[in-house]
This record gives sequence, C-alpha cells and structure tokens, in this order.
Amino acid sequence: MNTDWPEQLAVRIAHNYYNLGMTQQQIATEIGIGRQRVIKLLNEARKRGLVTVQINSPLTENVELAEQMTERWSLLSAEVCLSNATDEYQLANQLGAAAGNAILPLLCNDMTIGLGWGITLKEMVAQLKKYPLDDVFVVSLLGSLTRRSTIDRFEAATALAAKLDAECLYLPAPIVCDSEQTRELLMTQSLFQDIHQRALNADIAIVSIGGVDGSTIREAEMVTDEEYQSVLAQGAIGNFLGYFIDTKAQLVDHPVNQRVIGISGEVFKRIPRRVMVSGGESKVKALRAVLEQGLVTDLFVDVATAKALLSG
Amino acid sequence: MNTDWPEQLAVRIAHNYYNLGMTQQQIATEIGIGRQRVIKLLNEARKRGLVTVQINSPLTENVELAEQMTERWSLLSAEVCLSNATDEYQLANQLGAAAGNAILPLLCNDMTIGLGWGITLKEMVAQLKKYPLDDVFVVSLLGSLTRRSTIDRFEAATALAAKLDAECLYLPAPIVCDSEQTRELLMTQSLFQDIHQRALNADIAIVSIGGVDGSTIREAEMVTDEEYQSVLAQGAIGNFLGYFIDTKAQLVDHPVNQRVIGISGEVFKRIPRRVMVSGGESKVKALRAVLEQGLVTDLFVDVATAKALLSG
DNA sequence: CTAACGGGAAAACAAATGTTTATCTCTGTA
DNA sequence: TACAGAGATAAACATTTGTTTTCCCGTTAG
Repeated sequence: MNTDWPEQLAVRIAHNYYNLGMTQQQIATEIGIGRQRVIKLLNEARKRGLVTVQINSPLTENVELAEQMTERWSLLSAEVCLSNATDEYQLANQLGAAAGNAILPLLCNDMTIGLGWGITLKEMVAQLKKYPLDDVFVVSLLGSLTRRSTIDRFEAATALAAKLDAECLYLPAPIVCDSEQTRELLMTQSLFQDIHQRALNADIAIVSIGGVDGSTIREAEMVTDEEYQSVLAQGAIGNFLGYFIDTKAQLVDHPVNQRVIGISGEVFKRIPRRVMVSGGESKVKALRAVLEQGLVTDLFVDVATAKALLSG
Repeated sequence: MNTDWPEQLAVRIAHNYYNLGMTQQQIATEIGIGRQRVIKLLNEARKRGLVTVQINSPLTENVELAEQMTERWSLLSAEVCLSNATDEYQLANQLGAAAGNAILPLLCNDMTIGLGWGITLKEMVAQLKKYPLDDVFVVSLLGSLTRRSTIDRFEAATALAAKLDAECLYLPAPIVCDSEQTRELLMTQSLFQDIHQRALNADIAIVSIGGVDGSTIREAEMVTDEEYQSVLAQGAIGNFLGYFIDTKAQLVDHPVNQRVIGISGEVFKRIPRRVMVSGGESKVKALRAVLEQGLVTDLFVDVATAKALLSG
C-alpha cells in the first residue's frame, strides 16, 4: 500500500526504544532524522506487527473474558477468577474470595445491602475481612429458613452483618412455603412487610443462582423431590431469588412458584447495583438467562463458567 | 522480595494499556485507583517479564550485532546487512547496496574522498544512485593499476567520481611495483606527490580489505604466487591499503611491502572518517586486526561476518 | 519548463507520562 | 496507647510523546 518501508530503520528504532529504553528524541538525533519520523515508524511497526507486546500470565485470559462479558451484557463490572476446583464447595470458596475483595469497595455507610442465599455467598462472606461501617443494614432478599434447620449452611446475611458492624434484618420465613395460604399469611404480617419493603429499597444486592441440577436446592430440602422433578418438567433451568425460572428468566408456570417468598425480576431491577456471584457448569444456562434480561449489573464467575457463558 | 503482587490487577492494566490502547488516566479512573499506581504496576510488569515486547524481524539481529560492534570498537556507526550470498561477488553486491545508501549522507560539497580498491567497493559504487555535489574530489588511496590491464574489475574511483559529478584523481601507478626502485622513482614525481598528498588530506576514506585467501589479490596479479606464499609465510593475514598486515594490523616484514604504493595505518588514521566496507569469512582475521587498532570509524559487514568478528 | 504531489523536517502546541513531595491509612510492635 | 514503616493517593511539576501546521525539496505528470 505504501511506498517502500524502511524495515531495517524501523527495527533499529524499535530496538533502541523498547529494548534499550532510549527516548525518541535521542534516537532521532543519533540516527539523524526527525523525531516525528521516529514516532511514525514506531507506530507503523506496531501496526504491521513488527513490534508485538505480549502479556505472559495465566490471568490474561481472565481479564479478556471479563471484558468481553462486560461488553456483551453491558455490565458495570465483571471479574473472572482462576479456579482449579473439583467440587462445588471449592469453587464457591475460590469464587467467594475473589468476589469478596472486589465487593468491599462498593459498600459504604448508610447503605442497605440486600443479600441472597446459597453456599457461594456463605463462603464469600466467611472469607470477608472485618470492614466496619456505620448505619448499614443487611437484609435478606429471600426467606431464610429451610425445612431442615433454622441455622443452616447457606444463610449469609447474619455473617455479613457481623463483618460490617451492620444490623441484620432477615425474613423469618422459609424460601418456599408449604402452601400458598401460608405465604399469603406471612406476607400480611407488618414486620414481614417492613423487611420486605426494606429489601426492595436496597442500594445494592448480592446474589447467586441455583443451577439446573438443583443440588443445593435439594440438599436444603427447599422443595420435595417430586416438586422439583415437576417444576423441571415445566421448563425450569434454575432458581433465582427463590423462584424457578426458564431460559428467558421468566417465572415458570408451576404451583411451587406461587409459594415462594422472594422478589420477582422486575422488582429486583429497581435495586441500582445487582451483583451476581456464581459459577459451575450447572448454572450456566440460568446465568445466561439472567444476564440476557439485564437482571444483574456486576458479575463474578470462574474461568470455565465465563467461557461457557460467552460461547453461547 | 516484595509483598504480594497483584498480578490480576497488573494484567488487567497491561491489557487495557497495551492491547486496548487506553490511557493510564482512563485506566486509573475506571478501576478506581491512583494514576501512579498504574504507572508503577506497568513498570513492574515489564521488569517481571509479565509484559514482553518482541521485535519480529530478521533484521533485528542485524541491528543488535551492529550495536555490539559500535560499542566494542568505538565506532561512529556500524551496519550489518542481511546476505544469502554464495560467492564473493554476490556478497560484494549486497554489501555494496547497503553501504552505498548509508554512505551518501556522509558526503557533501567541498569534500575530498579517499577511495580504496576491490570488488566490494566497485560493486558499491556501481549501485550508487546519481548524487551530484560541488567541488568534490575523489582520490585513489592506492595505486590503481594491476599487471593485467589498465581498466580492471576493481577500480572504483572513476565510477564514484562520475556519480558525484566530482573530479577524479588517481595514482597512475601499480599497487605493488616491480621493484623498490620503481616505487622510489614514482614517488618522486611531482604529480604523484600532489595526488598522494591530496589523498592523505581526504575528509573521508572508503576502503575495503583483502582477505587471507588472497583471491582478489591473486586474480589481479598484484603479486606473483611465489611472493604471495612467501608473504603469507611471514605472517600476513590480509591486505589493507595495499600493504600486507599481520594480526596486529602491522606491516609484515617482507620485501613486497617495500614496493607498495599506499599509505600506512598511522597516516591513514589522520583522515577523520574512515569507512570500511567488507565481508566474507576470509577477511575476518584482517578485519578484526584493523578494528582492534582503531583504523576505521565506520563499518559495513554482512551478518555472518559480524558474528564471526564478535565471537573472537 | 512549470505545476501539483508527497515525504520529511522544524516549530509550536496539546496531551500523556514520569517524578517528587506531602499526607493518609493500615499494620505490626513496643 | 503510641509510634515507626509500608503502601496508596493527591497535587505540582518536569519530561516525553503525539499532533498540527508550515515549509522545503525532489519527483512526476502535463
């Protein structure tokens, strides 16, 4: 395209500049040409691939994946963490460590933090360092009791509140009630209403997602196996904020969803900052659905999950 | 040595900076850290080898070799040219092309140019583009006639003068006289003296060197085979400015050297700019000797020769 | 021969980069 | 609790880098 390209000269300049660290002016005077010629050749050398900058790190890929996701789903931020996890617990642990560090700067005084539920968030909070704030409330976005016990492996709100010196408000209700009637009854209680309202007005929400295999869901005995199979058959691909959702992140039309103590996607969207921390092959479908609907603003996943998400 | 190094952050910054072309300030604000932290991490990333700059060109090596030679022998300039030559002629041709381009900028009006002799210089001059100057003289540094003919394959002064619109002064004498007496006689001629003086006062000299195999020397029948063998036995490793020199670039103590019409190293050194254009395995020893003695200020060689020179 | 054309150099300017200093917050230690 | 030390930010400053404008010179087309 151009006239003849003085490669030897360009190489010499590039070598002096990048390897020897000379200044462009020095190079120009030494060779006896104008400084802007040095600039031009340096730029062209990069355009032509004569000069290449390499970033040698296993983390390089992570950063690139994070950027692609930020771009694709218009996120405020995304972070991909390295993981060699062989089971769900390890993954939650590693993901939690990375997410915890990144989330702290988002928190400040006089904030209300809505918190989800699950092993990932529990792990994240557990690894969080002490970070005292003033006048902060941590509010459960979902019911917090399971059928099995009152103190369980998945509840994170209390622990987070402790780390932040915050007050903890949690919904004294199961995630999925026994019946629609129970749900109605609970929801009319004024205390319950207060807390629920508070959750809706949170400044930031930190949530995870339940995957298609439903391991956590079943372990917690949120629903019976029969119910679970039934809702799956109805098109459920995961559980978000207590509700079973389909590939469009819409609530599955199934009686179980009528008994959930949670908040719907549309209402959830009113919370300005919505951080998703999740990972694992079983959650990819649900994650993608939630992302496509713009339900979250910030995303933390592991490499494998990021790749899976982007490849769809 | 340091505390923990935030590699993920560094990678992210490096990626944004080098691959995406963002400004350091942009990166700092986007991530929410200070600009000098970006600078520090960027620098450290390079120091740690996290970020690598590669120059992808076969010429890269040439430039590096040239720099090493410049450094090692305190040259004003050096250039190494790529060559795939299989014979002496090709090499002279390629070397000449590179040297010619690089030499032109050294020439200017009102200059006296001392010129050596040999196939390399002849080739160089032949490929030179027309470059008219004013009041320039081209002077032979050596006798210019061989035993074989008056117009020969090695004389370059006339051709150079033509390219430069310069006047050509050449020594109407053989390089090596038949006898010491002939030399004495020639040297007393006033015309001869004039030209010789002129050569000594040249502003720039462009010379080559005769190698240890003496191919050119014998082809030109400068000396007889017997004489050549004899001078070799005396320690000659090459021919510089007509004289046979040893590994210290000193004149070999041999009758042939008494019959040479040329100038000695010490006198030659008075010429401020002394450009050597040469190459080939057979010339390495002689070249190194000349370089070690600081006899030249500028050097043009091919890759193979450069490597050989530096490896000694 | 003249008139565009294009590349390169010089100069002036704008922007980015690097450096220094002061200050602040954590951290570990006495 | 008090106190040095490391690491980070902010601000001011010096230097380097990039861009724009203008001019010169050699080339080329008419």
